[in-house]
Amino acid sequence: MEAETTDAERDLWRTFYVMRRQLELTLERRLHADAGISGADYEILIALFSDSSRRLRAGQIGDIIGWEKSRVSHQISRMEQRGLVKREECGDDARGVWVGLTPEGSRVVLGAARDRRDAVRQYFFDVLSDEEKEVLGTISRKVLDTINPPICNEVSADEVSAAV
Amino acid sequence: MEAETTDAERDLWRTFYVMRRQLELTLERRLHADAGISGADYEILIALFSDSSRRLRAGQIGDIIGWEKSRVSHQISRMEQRGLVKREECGDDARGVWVGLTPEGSRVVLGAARDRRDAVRQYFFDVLSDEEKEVLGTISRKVLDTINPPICNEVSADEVSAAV
DNA sequence: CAAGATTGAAGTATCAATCTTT
DNA sequence: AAAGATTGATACTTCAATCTTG
Repeated sequence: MEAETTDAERDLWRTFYVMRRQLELTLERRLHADAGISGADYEILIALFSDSSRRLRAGQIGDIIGWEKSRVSHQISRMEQRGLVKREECGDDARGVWVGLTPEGSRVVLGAARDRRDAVRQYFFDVLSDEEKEVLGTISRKVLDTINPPICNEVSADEVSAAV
Repeated sequence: MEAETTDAERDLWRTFYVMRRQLELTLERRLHADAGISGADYEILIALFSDSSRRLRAGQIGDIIGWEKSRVSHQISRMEQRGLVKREECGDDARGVWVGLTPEGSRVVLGAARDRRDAVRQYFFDVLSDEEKEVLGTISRKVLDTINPPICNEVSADEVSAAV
C-alpha cells in the first residue's frame, strides 16, 4: 500500500522545479547587468549593510547567510580585491577580523538592493493574488518544517533572513 | 504612486527563499548519501535514461537540461572517468558524439531515481493538500510566464522536463 | 585543546578560443 | 561560414589541513 505519484504531481514538481531555476537565473542576471555583482557578492553586501554598524565578524557572516567559513573567507578576499569590502583587525578578540563595507561597497549595495526589490516585485509580488501569497507562505513553512525537524539543526530561517 | 513592498511580502519572500535553498540542499545531500552522485550527475543520467535508446547527442543533453555545451562536455568527461557514461562516435554526422549509459550508469540511475522520488514525496507531496498543490502550480506558471514572455526565449519548461 | 579564521588543493562552472565537419 | 563539440583559462565551491589566539 504505497502512495503512488500521480501524473499531476509529476507535472507540478517539474513546473515548480523550472520556476525555481528560472527565477534564480533571472535574478542573478539582472543583478549582474544592473549592479555588476554576483548573487554571492549580493548576499555578503546585504548582510553587512543590514547590520547597523555596517560591519560583521567573518564568522557572523557565515552564520547569517549559511556558508562555510572557508567560502566566506575566499569570497571576502575576492571582494576585497575589487574594493567592495575591507578587513580590519579585531581588538576584542585577536583571533577574529571585522569585515566592513567600503564606500564603493555601500554605493554598490544600494543600487543592487533597488534592483533586487524591483525584480522581486515584477516577477513575484505583482503576479500573485493575496490568496496565492498566503498559500505559498503556508506551503513554504510546511516544507521547511518537514525538512528541518527539531532533531537536526541546519541553517535556520532566521540565519538567512538578511539575504533578502 | 509606486507600489510598496509590505512587511508580509518581505516575510513571504524570505520564507520562500529559505525553503527553496533548503529543499535543494536536502535533495542533493540525500542523492549523494544514497546513490553517491551529485545533482549534476543526476540530471545527466536521468536525461539519458529518459530516452528510449538510452543515449543522446551531447548537444541534446544541453538542450534538455538547459546547460551550455561546454559544461555538458566537462561533466561528461568526468562521468566517463567514473564509468557512468560513455562516448561513442556518431555515424550520421561525424561532428557529433553519442553519449550513452554504461551498465554501471544504468544501475546507479535506478537507485538515484528511487531516492529522488521518495525524497520529493516525503518533503513535498505528502506535506501539501490538494488545494495547495493546485495553487502552487498556478503560481509557478504565473511566475514563469512573467519571466519568460514570448519575446525572449530562454530555456523553456519542456527543455528541462527530463530533469525531474 | 577549542575557537576564529586562512590557506591550498581538488572539483565544478563559465567564458572565449579552437578544432573538425557540414 | 555555421554547426557540433572540445579545450584551456579563470572564477567559484568544498574539503581538509594549518595557523594563531583564547
